[in-house]
Amino acid sequence: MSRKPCCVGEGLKKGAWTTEEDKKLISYIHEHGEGGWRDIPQKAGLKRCGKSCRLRWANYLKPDIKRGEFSYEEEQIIIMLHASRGNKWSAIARHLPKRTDNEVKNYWNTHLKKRLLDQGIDPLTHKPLASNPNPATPTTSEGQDDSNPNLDEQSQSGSMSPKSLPISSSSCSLQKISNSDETPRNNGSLSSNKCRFKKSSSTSKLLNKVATKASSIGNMVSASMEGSLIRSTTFSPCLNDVFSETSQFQMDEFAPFSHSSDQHITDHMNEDINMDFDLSNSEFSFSQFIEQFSNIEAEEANAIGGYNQDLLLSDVSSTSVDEDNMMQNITGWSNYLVDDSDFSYDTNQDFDDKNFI
DNA sequence: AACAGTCTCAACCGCCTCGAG
DNA sequence: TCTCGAGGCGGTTGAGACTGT
Repeated sequence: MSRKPCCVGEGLKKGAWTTEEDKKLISYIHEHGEGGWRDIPQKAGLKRCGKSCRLRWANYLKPDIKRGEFSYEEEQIIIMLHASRGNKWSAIARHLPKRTDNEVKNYWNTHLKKRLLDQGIDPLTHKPLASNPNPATPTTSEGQDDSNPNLDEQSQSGSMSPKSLPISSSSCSLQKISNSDETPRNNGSLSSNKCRFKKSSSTSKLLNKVATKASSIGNMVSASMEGSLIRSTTFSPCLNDVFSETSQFQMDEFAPFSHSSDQHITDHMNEDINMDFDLSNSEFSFSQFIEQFSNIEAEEANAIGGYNQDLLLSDVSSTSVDEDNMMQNITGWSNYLVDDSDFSYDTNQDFDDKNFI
């Protein structure tokens, strides 16, 4: 045993990396590959700790890292996974393609945590704060989310905020995808013994709800990719491009969500496409889709107690949605939510709504 | 324009796990 | 079986950017 420690030595540089250092590290890794971090600084001519090199590479220099704003879908995935797993940033990041744990962690600490607090939700427990009996409707200006300028815009302009969207009980048949016992139907990716998240909490109820709805959308997306959508249902030209270029549509990139099945898709298609949003509208945008999708959720979301429309949709209108990634995200998200081995399921246990706030 | 306060996020720190020896 | 180091992870820090006065 004669290993030398990783980070000992005089004259090791700390602080921000320079462009020159980045070039050296990239060049070395391109030539020799990752690994052996202890020796990389010396071999690459860097006065850095090997650990620092690994971090720099993993978080910022790797070619397949996605930078910039988090999409609406990514935000929701982070919130949901954090609710179930806590501060397991690497575990959460694994389900966000091309995002790093550090970036997810930072985004949570600087954006999402505050938003939850503004919503009156404890970011640790994901339950309503005890001091706020009505978290869904912050009453003071301080309670509003300053990070979402659209709230003010909407209230001033009179345009419909997600919270004020009219509830249309007949607008959508999504609820039909549940069986009479309220367990989500088996959609292929959802095996019959994986029907329910075991934990009885407002969070798990939300997870079940979203899984149910999202799996429906996922089916639609999956079906469309396989050309099984009925002829009258068309997406916008942009989305059609995505579907027609299936060779470029690499679900494998979305590793945790890569499996999909066409089983039962046909069963759900008629229901899914009966939704009010007009998929044949060439002006159809994802933001509009989410807004309309939210209509039927508004009433139920308020009843959940913890999460409400402000949280789930607070940034929809302001978030620039990458529609290419969106198609992957919806399918992946839905598959993930209903088929993640990290969760425990109890087939026989019905939801106990009494446990919900 | 200048200053103070706040926010963001890249990077560091220290602990933990796992595997090699 | 034990020791030790590499790699991984989550928490924290602090410099720079941003915002308000």
